[in-house]
Formats: sequence, structure tokens, C-alpha cells
Amino acid sequence: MNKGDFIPFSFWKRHEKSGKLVMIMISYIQYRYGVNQMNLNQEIANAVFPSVTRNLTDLERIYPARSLPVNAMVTRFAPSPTGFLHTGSLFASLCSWRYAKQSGGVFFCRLEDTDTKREISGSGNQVLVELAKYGIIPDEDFVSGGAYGPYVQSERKFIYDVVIKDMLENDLAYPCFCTHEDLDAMRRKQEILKVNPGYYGEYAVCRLIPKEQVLAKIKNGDSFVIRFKSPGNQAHKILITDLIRGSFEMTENDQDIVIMKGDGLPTYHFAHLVDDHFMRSTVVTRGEEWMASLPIHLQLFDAMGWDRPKYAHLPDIMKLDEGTRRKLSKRKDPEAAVSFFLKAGYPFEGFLEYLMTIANTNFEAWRLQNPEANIFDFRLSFDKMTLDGALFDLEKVKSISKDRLALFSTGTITEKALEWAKLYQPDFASVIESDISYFHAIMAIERGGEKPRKDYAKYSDIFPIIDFMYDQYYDQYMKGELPFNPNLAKTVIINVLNTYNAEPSLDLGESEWFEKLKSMATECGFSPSVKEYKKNKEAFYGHIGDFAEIIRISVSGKKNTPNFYYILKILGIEKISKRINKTIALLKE
RNA sequence: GGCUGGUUGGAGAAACGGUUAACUCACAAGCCUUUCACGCUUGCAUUCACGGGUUCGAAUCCCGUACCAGUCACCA
Repeated sequence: MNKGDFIPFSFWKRHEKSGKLVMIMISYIQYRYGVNQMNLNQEIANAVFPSVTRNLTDLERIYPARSLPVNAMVTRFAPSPTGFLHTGSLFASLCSWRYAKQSGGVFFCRLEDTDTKREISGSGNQVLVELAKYGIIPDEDFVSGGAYGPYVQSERKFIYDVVIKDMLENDLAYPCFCTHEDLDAMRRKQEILKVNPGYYGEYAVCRLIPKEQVLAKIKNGDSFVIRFKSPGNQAHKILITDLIRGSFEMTENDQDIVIMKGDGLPTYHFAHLVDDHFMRSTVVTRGEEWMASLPIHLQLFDAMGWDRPKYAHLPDIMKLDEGTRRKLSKRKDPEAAVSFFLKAGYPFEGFLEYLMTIANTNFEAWRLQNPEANIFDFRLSFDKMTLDGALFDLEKVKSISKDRLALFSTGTITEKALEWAKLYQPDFASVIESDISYFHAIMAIERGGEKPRKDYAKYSDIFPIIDFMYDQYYDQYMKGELPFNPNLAKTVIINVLNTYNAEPSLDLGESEWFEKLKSMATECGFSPSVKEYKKNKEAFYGHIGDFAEIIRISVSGKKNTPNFYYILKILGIEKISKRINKTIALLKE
């Protein structure tokens, strides 16, 4: 007999009915020898995790509940490092981030890198960089850290181990020694018998191995995984509540799912349980492909006696492919990668705006009412979210982007276009930087006011439209065939050019200038009015439009330009004259 | 195959049992216009996947069918 025999021994145990942790006080003797099975569970747990000393209570202390306002949501984005940011992931993180922020809560980002086979190194950071470009900056993440870290799953093993050890001790989990071959054989057998496939009930063979044998196998070094001992029954239905989809019934989970893989890392299901509990997520936003495993997740939370988080299963972004809809695929669809939009220069504001129209069906109506309001003044709601995956519509992205770009001030678009060009089109960037006020003047053309120009849907659209404003690019156009109307004699064209060159009249206001242009047209045998010309085509070489076209081609090398008057004003008389003379020389060759 | 979710025009969608099914994008025609872009006007679902039922009345409620999507791993 020793002293310890009489000292009360206390420990935490889950209450069988309520699932809550309760403190049990028993004598050491009782604890050590009284309950034989418990003793064996303890020994198995110790054999599996000989170096784990912390317990659940320690973890609860290390990761305490967050002190936040009552309705504040804690949401998260949990990408796997298997490539660059997916358009669907941007959508998901936009939603999660907004839900957290608009409720005064926390949005964090955790890297789910437990599948070491599929990992692409470096892609995790890339995701954060691209999110940041859209203004989505997590409060806590795997680069900046936070109080609930580590934010990389492979670094959280010490946490998972504590929980699994606890589960082994409490007979909530057990080691499974089945090999892949065993499992394949079992599946084939189940297929023949036409029963549900999987590891459950009578098929959960390792569940029935006597504990003494289990212990022996572990000590022997046999390889194993840890499975959750599901208390579920296929015959039971459970009620599921999803913030977006509402309530519906599902079959209770009866599968003894793997929670720890052979490599010692957790599976998704288990990592979700542990991470979202100890990181204190309140709302789990994730793709709808997870809906089917919800019974597993709820069961896991219940088994641990932990509060269930709320769930919001977001719709996927779809694509029409040969008549059927399917998820945007990174391999097949360039628009599935966010980098595609970055490279093409779609304004962030426009793209986010498009994503918002998918996120909440009433967003477009709100935008119509509040055309210039900040996009984040709009409050996202769960019940205005579409249930079916929306087909991705690039045309709509363009249209929305045009609207947003048209509303930018000249200073803003100048700055953003330069920022984009520096990254993706250095030639363009150096052109802008060669004379920033010149570029600024070009961007100012018909900007602001009631009906701003909508020439550009993306930054990459700008340069092809205005490149002729720069001599080196203008010269390129002059090397090719000029698109003059072939029905006009060269002498007529030269006459038009000489006439205008003699009197560019740019000191006049726009309408006076245009009147002047009309009188020059008349002088050269062109009708000043299109209607007039249509009545009597034989009397003229063409109309005022044809007249202006000749000068436009000469000065720009192309048939279309933004407002011609402003183009001419920005170019200046000297440059215009030079260009016209050059055209005449070319025509005379 | 089992289970779960979904189905309104080319796309996103509104509609909460009550006359001719909003709105945005796309498309088409016309107007405006020195070009382009913008803008304006008009057109674009005789019908809400299909079949049946309830009702004075159905896209809306009920039943059945079809189709689409997700899921059923030591992947997330």
C-alpha cells in the first residue's frame, strides 16, 4: 500500500448523454486497476503517442474563446497548396471575408497541406499575394501569423496528437491495421453483396480486435491508421441546417472514418474538427462538395462535446462545356485561374463587382440604385445567395469592368494603368513613364461628366487604342498599308490634307473647330452634312465623315480613335503637321 | 446504384396563390453621331423541365417522372 492509493484522482471525462466534459474524482486504485478496459485504452494511447504530455484542457487554455461581439462571425479560407488561386476560391474567400468583416468578426486563412503528395511548394504564399491584390487581407494567416496558430496544418500535428490521444483514451477512436489490399477486397465483397461500401458495423474488423492484441501489434511496430468509432446508424436520419440551403434530412454517418493517416497526419475531416474548434471558427464557409460529409463532421463535434460551428456551403462557379455544366476547371479553363484576370488587366473593382452579383442576387439592383457607392457598403446575406452554381459569364465581367473603369478619375486610371503595365506590359509602362502628363491628358479624354467614355474593359485594352499617340508606334502604322478609301484619288486626299494642315484651328473650341472643319470640307468638294450627301451623292467626293476620316488616318494611322478634336489638341500643331507631311510624302511615292 | 441538392429566356435572375413573367448582360433592328465608344428607342420566355392533381385562379401548393450537379478514399 502506498500513499497514492488514498489520494483522490481527478480527470475529465465526457458525460455519456450530454457529451459535456465532467470532472470525475476517483481513487488512484480505482483509476489504475478498477476499470480494466480504460486501463488498456490508456496504454494503447500511450503506446501510440508516447511523447504527448499535453491534454485537451491545456489546448483549451492555449486557444481560448475569442472575445468578440455576440453576432460577430469567425470565418476562414482554407486552401490546399495545389496551385495558384482559383476563381472559385477567390469567390469563396470574398464571401467569407465579407461575412466576417460586416459582422465585426475575424477572417483567417489556414493552409491545408496534409496531402503531401499533391503539394506544390510556394503556391500557398501565391494565394495570399493574389488575394491581397483584390484587397482581401486575412486578419490571421500562415505568413503573418496570429494567436491561434500555427496556420499551416502540417505544423499543427502536436495539436492533433493531443486530441487523438484523448479519443483513444476515451474509446472514441481505435487503431486499424487493415492494408489497402484488405480494404479493396472488402469493397469488392460489398459490391457483390450489394451493400453500402465502407468501413462500418460488421465490416469494421479492427474495431473488434481485443485491446491486448491491439497493444501488442502497436508495440510490435505494425503500421496502422486511427479510425473514429462512429456511434451512428444508417437507419437514423439527422436534421442538417445550412445557412444558405436551409434545413433538410440526411442519413446519420455510420462509417468509422480514418482520422489519422499512416503518415501521422490528420485527414480533412479530423483537421476540420480540431482546427475549426481550436481556431474558434463560428461559420464554416466551403464548397458545396462538402455537404455530403456534413453528417461525419457533426458527429465528430458531438462526440467531442464541442459546439458545432454553423455551415454555409457556397455554390461552385460553373462553365458550359459541350452542353453540360461543370465546375470551372483550372486545367481546361484559363478563366479558372485568378492570374488570368490579373494578367489581362481586369480592374479588381470590376471583377469583385461581378463576383458580388453571383454572391447575392440582389446586388445588381442595389448597384443600380447606388452607382457610385463603395462596393462594401452592400451587406451580403446568406439567403440571397444562389443555390445552383452560376455559369461564369466573361461578357458580363467585361461589361461591369467597363462601367467601373469609366467611373475612375483620370488620376486613378493613370496610376492603375501604370501599375498594371509595370507588371505585365513593360513596353506600355515605359511609354507611360516617358511623359506621364501626356498619358494623363490622353486618359482625360471625355472622362467624367454624365456620359463618360467606355472604351476600356481592362487595362490591356488601353494601349492598342491610343498607341498612335506615340511616334514610335505611329511610325509602325505608317509602314503598313493605310486604310484610305480606295475610291478616292490620291490627289483628292492630298488636297484634303494640305487644306487642313494649313489651318489646324486648334485654338478654337470644339464646336467652332468642327464648323471650321465643315467649311474646309465644302472647299475640298465634300458635303458638310451626311444627309445632304445622301440626297445627292454625285455632287461630292464624300461627306464630312469621309473628310475627317482622311485626316484621322493621316494623323493616327487608323480609322477609329477616341474623340478626334481632343486627340489633335493633345498631339499639338507641330506633331500634326509633321505627320500630315509624312503622309503626303508617302502618298506621292 | 444509394444518398443529398437543384431545374424560370443564350447567361445572371425577380416573383413569396391574383391582371400583358421585373431588371442586368448578350443578341438584333432603328435613332443620335466626324470615326470608335457611349447614350436613347424597340424587339428578344403565349410561358416558368415534363405529366397529373388541388383551386374561381398556379411559375408559385401537392404527387409522379425526367434531366443536371455533388458525394460514396489513408484527397482535400
